[in-house]
Amino acid sequence: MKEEKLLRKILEDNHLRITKTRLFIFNLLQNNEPQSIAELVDRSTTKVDRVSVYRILDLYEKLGIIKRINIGWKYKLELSDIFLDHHHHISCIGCGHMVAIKEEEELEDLIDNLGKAAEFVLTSHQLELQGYCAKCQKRQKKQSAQPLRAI
Amino acid sequence: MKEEKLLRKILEDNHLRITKTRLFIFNLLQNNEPQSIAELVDRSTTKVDRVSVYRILDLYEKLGIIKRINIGWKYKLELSDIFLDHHHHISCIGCGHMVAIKEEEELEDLIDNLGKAAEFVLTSHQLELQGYCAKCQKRQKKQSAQPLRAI
DNA sequence: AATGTATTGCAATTTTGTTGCAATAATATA
DNA sequence: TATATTATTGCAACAAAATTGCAATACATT
Repeated sequence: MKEEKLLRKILEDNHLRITKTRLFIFNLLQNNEPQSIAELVDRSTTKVDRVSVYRILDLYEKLGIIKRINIGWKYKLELSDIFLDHHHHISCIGCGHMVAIKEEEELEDLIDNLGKAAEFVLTSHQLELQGYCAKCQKRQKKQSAQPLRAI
Repeated sequence: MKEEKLLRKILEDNHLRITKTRLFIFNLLQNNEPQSIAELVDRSTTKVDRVSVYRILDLYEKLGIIKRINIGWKYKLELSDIFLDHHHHISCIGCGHMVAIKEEEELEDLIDNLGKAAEFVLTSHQLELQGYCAKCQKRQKKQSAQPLRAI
C-alpha cells in the first residue's frame, strides 16, 4: 500500500481532503489496465456519481497523479510515473491487446537531446507504437491477404 | 497540388466519390497547423455541415489520410505521413506553441527495435514531448519560483 | 443527358462533460 | 470526543460534442 500512502501525502500537502471517493477512484486506477473515462464512470456507478468521477480525474491530472495515453483515436488514463515506473506502450490494431514497454536508457537519452536541440526544458513525453501482435500476424496469414487500406 | 492527386487516387482506389466537401476538408487539413475537430467544424460552417465534417474525418482516418496527435489532454488532427514527412512534436505547456521535430534515423531505428522485441509488426507510432520553450523559461525566471505541484 | 447510387444536410437523439447549489462528510479545534 | 468549519459530494439542470435515420442532392457511369 506504498502507493496509497503517496497519494495521501500529495493530497495532504495540497490541503485537500482524503475522502472515500478519492480513494475509490485511485483504487480503480491502480487495479486495472489503462481505462477510458467511460470505463471509470461505469466501474464507479452506485459508488460514485459521474460528476465526481470527472472532478476527481481533473484534480488528479492537475496534481500529476494520472496521465493520458493514446490508443489509436482514443485515450485512456493511467497512474503517472510517480506511481508506475516510466514506460511506453505498444498496442495491437487487430485485437486491441496492449503491452507496456519498459524504460530504455538509450531512448530516453535521445528524447532528452531532442528537447535540448529545441531549447525546451522537458517535463514529460509519450511514445505510443501500433501494429500487429504475433497472434494477429498468424491469424492474418491464414486468411486471404488483406488490402492495404480497406474500409 | 501533388497531395490532392494522391487523395483523389486513394478515394478512387476505394470506389469512393471525389466530392467538393471532401476536397474542402482536405484543403483545411493541408493549409493549417494541426487542428482540433472543433476548429475544423468552425472553419467549415457555411460550407459544410457539422455532421459531414465528422463523417469525412472518420473516413479519412480509416483511409490513413489523417492521424491524431496529442497536446496534453487534448488532441489535434493532421495529415498522415503519406502527405507530410514523418515527424514528431514538441509543445510548450506555457504558451501552447508547438514545433515539429524532423525525422531522426537513430530514433526511428530504436523504435523499430522495440517493435521487433515485442514481436510486433509496426504500422505507426507517435512521440510527443512537452515542456517549456525558451521564451517561457525566461518569463518564469522573472516571476517568483513556482511550486512543483500547485493547483 | 439520364440513371443509379453514394454522399450530404437536416432534424432529432444520444452521449459526454459542466455548473450551481444544497446535503454530507472530513478535518481542525476546543 | 463532541462540535464547528469548510471542502467535497450528489443531484438536477444544462451545455457541448458526437451519432443516427432519412430525404434531398451531387457524383459517376452509361
